[in-house]
Amino acid sequence: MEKIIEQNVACAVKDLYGSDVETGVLQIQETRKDFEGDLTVVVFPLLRFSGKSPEQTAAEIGEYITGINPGIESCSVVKGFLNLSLGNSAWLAEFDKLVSEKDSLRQAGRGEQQVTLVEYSSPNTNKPLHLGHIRNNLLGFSLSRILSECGHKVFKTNIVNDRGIHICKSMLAWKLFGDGKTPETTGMKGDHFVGKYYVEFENACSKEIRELTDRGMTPGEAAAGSKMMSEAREMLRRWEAGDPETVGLWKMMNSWVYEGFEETYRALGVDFDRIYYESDTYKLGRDIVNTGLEKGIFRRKEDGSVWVDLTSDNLDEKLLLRADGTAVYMTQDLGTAVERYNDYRFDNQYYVVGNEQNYHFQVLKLILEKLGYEWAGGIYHFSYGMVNLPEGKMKSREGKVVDADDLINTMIKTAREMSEELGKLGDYPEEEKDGIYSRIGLGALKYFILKVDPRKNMLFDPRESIDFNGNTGPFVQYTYTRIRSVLRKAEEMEVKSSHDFRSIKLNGKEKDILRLLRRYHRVVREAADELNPSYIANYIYELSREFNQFYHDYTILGEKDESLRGFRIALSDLTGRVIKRAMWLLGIEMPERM
RNA sequence: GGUUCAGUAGCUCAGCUGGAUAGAGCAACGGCCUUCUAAGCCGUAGGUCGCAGGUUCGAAUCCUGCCUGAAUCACCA
Repeated sequence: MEKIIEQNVACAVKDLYGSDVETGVLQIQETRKDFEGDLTVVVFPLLRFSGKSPEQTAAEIGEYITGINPGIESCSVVKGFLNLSLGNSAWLAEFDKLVSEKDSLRQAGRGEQQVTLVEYSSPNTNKPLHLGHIRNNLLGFSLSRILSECGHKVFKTNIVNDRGIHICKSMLAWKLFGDGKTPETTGMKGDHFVGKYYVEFENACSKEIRELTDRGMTPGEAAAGSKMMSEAREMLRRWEAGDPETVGLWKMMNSWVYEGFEETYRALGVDFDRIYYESDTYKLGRDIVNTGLEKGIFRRKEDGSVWVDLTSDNLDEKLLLRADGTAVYMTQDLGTAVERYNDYRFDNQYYVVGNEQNYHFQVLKLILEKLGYEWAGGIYHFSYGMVNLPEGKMKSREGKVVDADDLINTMIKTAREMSEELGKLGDYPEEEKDGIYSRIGLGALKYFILKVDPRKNMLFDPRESIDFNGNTGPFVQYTYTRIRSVLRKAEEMEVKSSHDFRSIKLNGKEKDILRLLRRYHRVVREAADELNPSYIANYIYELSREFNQFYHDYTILGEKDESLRGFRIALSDLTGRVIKRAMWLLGIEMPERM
């Protein structure tokens, strides 16, 4: 419709003022709600063609195009804005178009299919997942679905930081204090079990350091002299040397952690196509650094460490290999990137990683480019902001974290309490209720996190943040269940939806809803282009809100006019599908009733 | 200090590539359940869009400077 009007306006300018309008100058937009009309032509850019006042120009163009476009019922001019009202037939044609598209919502995409990797989650194996990981997982998962909706062939990947001093700390503490206990014998979730020993290590170690500083050592000396620390380092050396006992312990404890993670991922509803392990990729990274060294891209210092000089790109020098030849973070990421390219030949790869690592990914991309990998241009850092608590930053070392499993369980519990208090679902079977509460609780959590712009830091107050009223997941779910309820009853009453609406007159609310429904594809495409799931969340809230008001103001099944009733049922059906689809893109499941 | 990002109602957040009178929710106050789900709907109150300039028909949005906050500038991952 906009395109046709664009042509109409271009035509009007040519006929009235004798000028050709280049595309891009014309601005057609949805009319603001408080004004009469559906579409608005902004005439300010056209004044240089007409040489007349905004009002006069708008009036002339308005008169011209209502004459040639029968879809336009009337027009009005407010200041420099030409507001056009579409006739019923034009609206119904739009509706028909939407209905015929309803089963192929996957049309937001364009162009040839690209292979796109999304890396997210990236946990360490020494402690359980926390709120920061939740934001990461939800963003990564949603981004994957959005890109796939837009035609990308998406592979979800995860890189597990399974090696390094941190896991050795847990291993050592378990050896010292564990008494051979396991998650099975204690009934603890594996990741929490291992995390407990990480904390025990930190406690024992800081106690030791405190004793040393009490005896007059400086903090630096104390840290160096700590037996716990040096034993952990020794363990890392043995691990790197492939000592069977150490590697066996490492494997066992990691397997506990993976079981725990798997459970959390399942509860969150996220998954991966392929999991990479740092312990597998860091060696490849080392080879890459060595070939770069041979090609003269990198430089070895006197002590034997390898560096890349990025000062010409306005960055610093960056370490790639330690003097003893062991790998650092960057080494391993180079290896992972190359391995992934060999595995997938991707066009794009998105790293979902917090903004604290902006610098790291800037450097990673630059180094890959210097090494001559052409695909390096296709890697992007999807950088998101931190989640802060009312007390400030989350600090895992100080125990100032919100644990992922706790949070998920609390959400589901709250959903249950809320529902029971409101007296919903009284006579439902328990198992079915559990599924619904879990969808509502998780819906609240996911929506709360995804509705905010990923780039921004966000505040999370465990007591107040998560709401079930207002701009929330449960509100959208509630709207959806109302729609489903109406459709179920329509079926029982054998009232059919109808597509023959020629005789009906749309009201303002119905037009508002159609206007919003028309926006769906554009919103999804923008979300994909800007890598921003929050566009979808905020859109779907607006749609749900309109629809709730619509159900409040108008009756559906009780409507006497058969074709109007049929239309409203069809509109409900379509809206329900769009809401469900959009929420699916956010990774939020919908209950059929609540 | 360098770099990057952010600053919108008491609080949490929207505001699309510059467009009309800056929007929701929470919190506060007042209405609405005999009618398809009240996790809802309606109303009241709440704003110098960090500050100052600039660009133009028009700026929360773009440019410059300043103020404030965050992240980063590691032989941690």
